[in-house]
Amino acid sequence: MSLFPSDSEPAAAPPTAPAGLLQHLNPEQYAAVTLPPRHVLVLAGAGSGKTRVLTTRIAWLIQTGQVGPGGVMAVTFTNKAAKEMLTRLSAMLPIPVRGMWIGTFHGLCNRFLRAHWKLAGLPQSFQILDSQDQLSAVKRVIKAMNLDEERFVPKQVTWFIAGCKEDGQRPKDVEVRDEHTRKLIEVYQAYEDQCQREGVVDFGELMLRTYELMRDNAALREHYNRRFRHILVDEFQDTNKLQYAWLKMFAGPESAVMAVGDDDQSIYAFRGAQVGNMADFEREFRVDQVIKLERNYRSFGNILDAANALISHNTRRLGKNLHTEAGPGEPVRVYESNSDFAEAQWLIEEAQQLHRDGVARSETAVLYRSNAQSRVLESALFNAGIPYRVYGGLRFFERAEIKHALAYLRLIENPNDDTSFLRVVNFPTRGIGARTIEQLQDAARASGRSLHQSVGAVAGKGGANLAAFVALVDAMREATQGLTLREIIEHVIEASGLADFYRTEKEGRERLENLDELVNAAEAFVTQEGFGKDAVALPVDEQAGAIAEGSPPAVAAVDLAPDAETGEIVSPLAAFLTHAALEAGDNQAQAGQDALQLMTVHAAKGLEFDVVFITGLEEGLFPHENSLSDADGLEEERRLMYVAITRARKRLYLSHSQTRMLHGQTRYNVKSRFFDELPESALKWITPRHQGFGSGFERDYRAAWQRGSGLGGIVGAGRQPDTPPAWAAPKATTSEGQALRAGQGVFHNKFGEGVILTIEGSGADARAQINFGRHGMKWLALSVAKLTPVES
DNA sequence: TAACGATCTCTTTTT
DNA sequence: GAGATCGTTA
Repeated sequence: MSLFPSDSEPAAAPPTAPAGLLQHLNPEQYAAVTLPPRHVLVLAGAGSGKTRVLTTRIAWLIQTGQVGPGGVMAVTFTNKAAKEMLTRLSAMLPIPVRGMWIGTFHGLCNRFLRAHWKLAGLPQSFQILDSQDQLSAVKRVIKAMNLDEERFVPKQVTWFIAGCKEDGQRPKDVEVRDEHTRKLIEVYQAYEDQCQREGVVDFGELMLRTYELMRDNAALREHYNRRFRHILVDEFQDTNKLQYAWLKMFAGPESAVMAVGDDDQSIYAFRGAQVGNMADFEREFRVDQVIKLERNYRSFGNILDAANALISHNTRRLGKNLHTEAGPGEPVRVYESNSDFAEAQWLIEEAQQLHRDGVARSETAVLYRSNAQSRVLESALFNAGIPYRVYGGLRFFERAEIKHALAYLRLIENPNDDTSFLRVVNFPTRGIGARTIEQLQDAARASGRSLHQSVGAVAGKGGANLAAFVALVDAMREATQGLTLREIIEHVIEASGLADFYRTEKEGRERLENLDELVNAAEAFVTQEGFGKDAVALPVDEQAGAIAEGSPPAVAAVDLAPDAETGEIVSPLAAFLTHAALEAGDNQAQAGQDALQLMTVHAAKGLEFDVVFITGLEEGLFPHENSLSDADGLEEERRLMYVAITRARKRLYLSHSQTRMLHGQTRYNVKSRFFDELPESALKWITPRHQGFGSGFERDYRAAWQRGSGLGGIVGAGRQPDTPPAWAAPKATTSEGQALRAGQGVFHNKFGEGVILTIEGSGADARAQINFGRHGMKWLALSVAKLTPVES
């Protein structure tokens, strides 16, 4: 790993940046943004302007001419974060950001493998398995190997395989400890063979293939090493072993890596994330400068005090304490209820009051530890007629009907995709039963071919039905040649019989609507996103392939043309299928509506809200019982709680319940130990602290419950209403300080007149979505864009 | 082979 | 409580 000796650093003053770009940065942020090209670790606390630093850094590097857009790679974990970065960058830079290598680890790997599919040993139209697909693929392997599903639980086997890949291990690399692992490794090998045969890759495979190709192909590695002068990694604390090794492959001797992370927000150790990567990075990249961003711009003092006090109970920390200049703000409110049901009722009342006081519902988040907890909340919200939106849970592209439609589409692209084949071969039912399928699978296994290729081997009625199915898919492929993506999907939904099936189903209405929504999603994908974004095939594969086969390593010949302009575009359908697999898609509830935000704490990472409710703070739930066995687990739960607390800007509620329905039965819970780790001075109990059963409150509640009349005003009766919060009115300002609000007309020098649709974020991070009519819809960073309010 | 009901299990987090 | 799986029946 080569480094940058200090005598080669640019002298004193950094290259001049355009006015405005570096404004409003505090000294630490400024240092991070304008650091000379060398490896650096940025310890960025919650709400310390981490994303701002990352994006401003990229913009600064480009605008000062230190690197071209093609020389930057920025990696994130979630699609949300990647999108956010692109949005902010496009507001800061006058150049198209589309061709830049900014995306999730998996998104970038996909891009890489699409470009070098041949070298990677993949079919050009390889498909991506999501976790569901992976599970069913593993099940098939286990069945095919005649293994006992009791001993080889498909889920655990899937876990095992994913874990191996995250450690960069192929079957041959895995240490055989006992008979069971030996068998597991066999399953792993068989699974790999099956995936390869079917031309599909799972999430781990995307990473591992990319890593291996970079490792084994020197020409390719040198090319990318030279290309990426600046590599920026977001949420570095969440990287696993493989991702870190991957990063080391892409970082060449001339590259500068900026790793941004927060060890206190490491909440994915359970799936392989290694916080230790931060220390390893510091050592292996010989980082001589660690920049700490400790000033918090998000939350008031009491909230921050709570977060700091809590996290101080963890032992292994890199050390960091958040501070703010915003003043103490309101105390953290704590509520104890008698049941999860009562908790939901109380929460709704409280949220309604806030809404009446002017807090947007979308600025109120309800967080919980596990998805199962959302049910009670949802039904209470539904009954109260309050709009809400649940994040997580079943996402759009994971719904059964959507997966069915996608399976047909995938078969059009790749008939050998057995996972998809099995999913829809008898859906809607067409007389192909378990027996027939078994025969088909036997035939396929015997000949080592795909199900599609083996159809002829099955005789009798089942065989005829199978032939009809294959003919149907072939006919769909024929009929959709040359159609637009929208038309293709519409055709498939009809021709497959899915539409008819759901039309006659009694509960099929919603599913039909979702299928319509799929058509819309495809349409939106083509027009707005520009489907080439993730699926541009770079025209280098042949050349690079030639090098691999021993011709002189004319590295210059591998030079990549700027992706977006000359990239050969794969079919819209293929691109859309990739999109569907890589981005599960928010479950697109009532989009655009002002709705309460419900999500798990994990899903909330990286987000912020004016008001946050953290519910279900009970032993066994939060911290979760599965994590209590070891100290590491508990520390991770604490970090999770830390993440939850630091989501709140202005008001934070913590609630726990004495009883809770779980697994269909009532459990009696003790309040979470985390309460004992919060500073009393920052808290305010809004119910008597030691209220036990048998209190008057309890009797009222029981009575109301037994009458079936609900709780109405009973819960929470008798306590002082809170005064309306002064901060409730939505505010944002132009870079000149003029007030802005949604619905407001504005003027922009380049885009002309527009109307603000939504405002997100606040302060330096505030941004607005503005409809500029014929100039289209734009997201602009308000601290950067020059906007003038106009009278409407 | 399909449809229905009974039974069983598993419930942390996700690209 | 819900989903997947299993078993019975037509």
